[in-house]
Amino acid sequence: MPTTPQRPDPRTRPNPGRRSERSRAAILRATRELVSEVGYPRLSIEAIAARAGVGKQTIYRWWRSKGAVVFDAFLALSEGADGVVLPDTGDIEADLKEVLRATVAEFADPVFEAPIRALNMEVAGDPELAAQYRERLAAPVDEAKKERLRSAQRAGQIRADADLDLALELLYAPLYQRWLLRSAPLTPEYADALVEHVLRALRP
Amino acid sequence: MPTTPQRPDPRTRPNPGRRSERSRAAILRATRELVSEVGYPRLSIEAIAARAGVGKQTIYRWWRSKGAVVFDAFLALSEGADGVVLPDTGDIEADLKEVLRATVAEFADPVFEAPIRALNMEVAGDPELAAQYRERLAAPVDEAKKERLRSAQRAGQIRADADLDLALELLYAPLYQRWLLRSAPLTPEYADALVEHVLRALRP
DNA sequence: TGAACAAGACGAGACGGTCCGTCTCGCATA
DNA sequence: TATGCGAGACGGACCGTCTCGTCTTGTTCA
Repeated sequence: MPTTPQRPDPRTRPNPGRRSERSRAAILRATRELVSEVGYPRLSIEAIAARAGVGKQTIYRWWRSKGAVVFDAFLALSEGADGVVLPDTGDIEADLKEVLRATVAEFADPVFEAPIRALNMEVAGDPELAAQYRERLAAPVDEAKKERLRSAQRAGQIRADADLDLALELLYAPLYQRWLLRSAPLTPEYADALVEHVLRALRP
Repeated sequence: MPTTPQRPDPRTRPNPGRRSERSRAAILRATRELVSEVGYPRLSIEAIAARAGVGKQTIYRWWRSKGAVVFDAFLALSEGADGVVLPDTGDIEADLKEVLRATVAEFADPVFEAPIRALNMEVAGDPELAAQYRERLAAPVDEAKKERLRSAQRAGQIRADADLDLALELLYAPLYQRWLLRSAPLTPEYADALVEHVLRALRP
């Protein structure tokens, strides 16, 4: 053992301790702006570096692909709200309708539309990003939703042996698919119908 | 009216009657091969033209984007089976389980995996392709599925006033989402559980 | 009827661009 | 002294457009 034992890969890995927070923030900010302006497909690393006033190498040093940068850029926005809590009035049907109507509204908002779509396309094509997406974004939100369903189970509004993961998919996947493939318009009425149908499957 | 009336756009539109079927087939074949070999993101028009023994202009003359070529390349495969008919043994639960298990198997097949994923990412990002996708691929298949559900309605196994479009989404969107985002493994047992839950919502 | 002609799609590839990812430069920060 | 940094040069891959000369097809006229 001639050299230091604890050294994973010193020739490739940069030292995170010396990383410039100023540059990191400028890159993520420029990325968000450019995705909104030109859309994800026409977004380029060159343009991000130029807009952020940063060398290209600084981007390649810390991210492994354009998709990873975009992912971090929008993840940073959503991660602030970690304490996700859903409404719980005691009426599971009313609460779910409110949450799904809010989701419909969010998908319809042109400000969110472009970035979310870009993020989803990237996640669909990159298994590693997909894993990060699940861990850092989907998992906490899903846990909050399942907690609300558990509350409904305790209140006897949902079968005690219901598979909550499947329940979540039944609630959100149709919404997500309509939006992603633009197969049909997303309306509040649709959200209501969806909740009513899924609850019929989940009730005792 | 000095010139011929029936002339939509002679300076830009080529004449489909003079199109080379040989070149068209070679392009679609080369596209299918290359998508399988290098994946969709690394697929280039130049490579397609070279592999097909065709001038680049011949591709740009008939397709408006790389995505459109890929779309046609794989659409041509699926369109042969126009007379889509689903099994109808009289037992809607058994029939749906069989169909959904088949879908799960198809998604798991590595031969289909890459192209279908490429196609879906392209469709998600291009509204015009999405419209074509719905018309030429989704619509006929969905109609066959709805016909099977109508048969179940007549047999009294499904509520007469059920929204069949929503029913289809409840059945397939969760499957589709699991596969697209790789959020959980797709198994035959999952297909069965999905059918059982959805039918609970649809029964009279 | 058949030779001459015109139109247009074709294979090939040159062309100016954009962007890629890698690689030096000094600089400055620790 | 080491290392991240901004800047940008560099070769290469593709882009989408364009110009060639060729080949096919339909029309005209001897």
